[in-house]
Amino acid sequence: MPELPEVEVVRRKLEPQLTGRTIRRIVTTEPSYFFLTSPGTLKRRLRGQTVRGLVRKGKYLSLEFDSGNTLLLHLGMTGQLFMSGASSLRLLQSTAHVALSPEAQPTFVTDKHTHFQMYFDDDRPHMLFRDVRKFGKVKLLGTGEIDPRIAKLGTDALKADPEALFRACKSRKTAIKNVLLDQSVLAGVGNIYADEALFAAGVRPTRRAPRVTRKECGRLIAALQRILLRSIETGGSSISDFVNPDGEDGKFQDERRVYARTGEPCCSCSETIKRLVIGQRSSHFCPHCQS
DNA sequence: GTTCCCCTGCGG
DNA sequence: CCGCAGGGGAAC
Repeated sequence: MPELPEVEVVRRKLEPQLTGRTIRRIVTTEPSYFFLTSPGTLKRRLRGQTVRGLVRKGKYLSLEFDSGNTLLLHLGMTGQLFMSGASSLRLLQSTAHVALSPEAQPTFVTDKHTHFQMYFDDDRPHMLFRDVRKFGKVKLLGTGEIDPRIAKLGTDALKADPEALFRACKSRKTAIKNVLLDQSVLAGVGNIYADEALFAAGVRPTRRAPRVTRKECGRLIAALQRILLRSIETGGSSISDFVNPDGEDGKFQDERRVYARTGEPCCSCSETIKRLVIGQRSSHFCPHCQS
């Protein structure tokens, strides 16, 4: 679900609500691969930690604590981070299998997919991490500890330069689409924004990377950054289940040109948008506008 | 490099 | 029943 813009929207919403707050209690579901750090360790080591700030690294979000420790979060495909409260209440009530808290005045709801909850030492809303498919991740890093996943990330897509993309393209035989999705090249790009940038730059997703010109890399990076910033501005893409921490939908899905528009006419030339599979992921493109 | 896997839910 | 889904990692 969440790519760079969605994670950034979440970060901006959460940061003012979490910064300066001290954790009192952690509630989790049973151990699973969702927890790269075990629930027991999280409960023990997070209590008493005070949030200093939130930093986004590609599609990862890290909560940085005054102690120097860091809580690394990844939303996977269906992860949702939100604060308890009225909007979130609406959100969960609109989904299946909701369990209302038994108290007379429910201030929040959880369900079996709510895997991680962080309560603070005051009565303000707490943070919930819900993830239906459990492809998301939670990991606590000690002071100075570097996670190998983060170490492997390339330049954040918003700061990437065309020349770096061009060099990456020259060194691979794979399709350009796969290069754009490679987090060690451009951190934060996912399937929606890769397809949208390729359309905007007029490059077909199947094109072999070494055959993408320097000029096209320039167009790709420019398009990508314009699209990512526009998506952040509009609150991200809510195609299936993305909501921000207040439970609100984004609006960028209305500005998609090709992603999940298979069979629809191209907005530019009216040719039918095609879909094919590249690297096990759907790719959507206009056969006329992209070569 | 592909291929398969993790997991749940939805829609045809 | 089947295929599909904003992700990523590991094994051939």
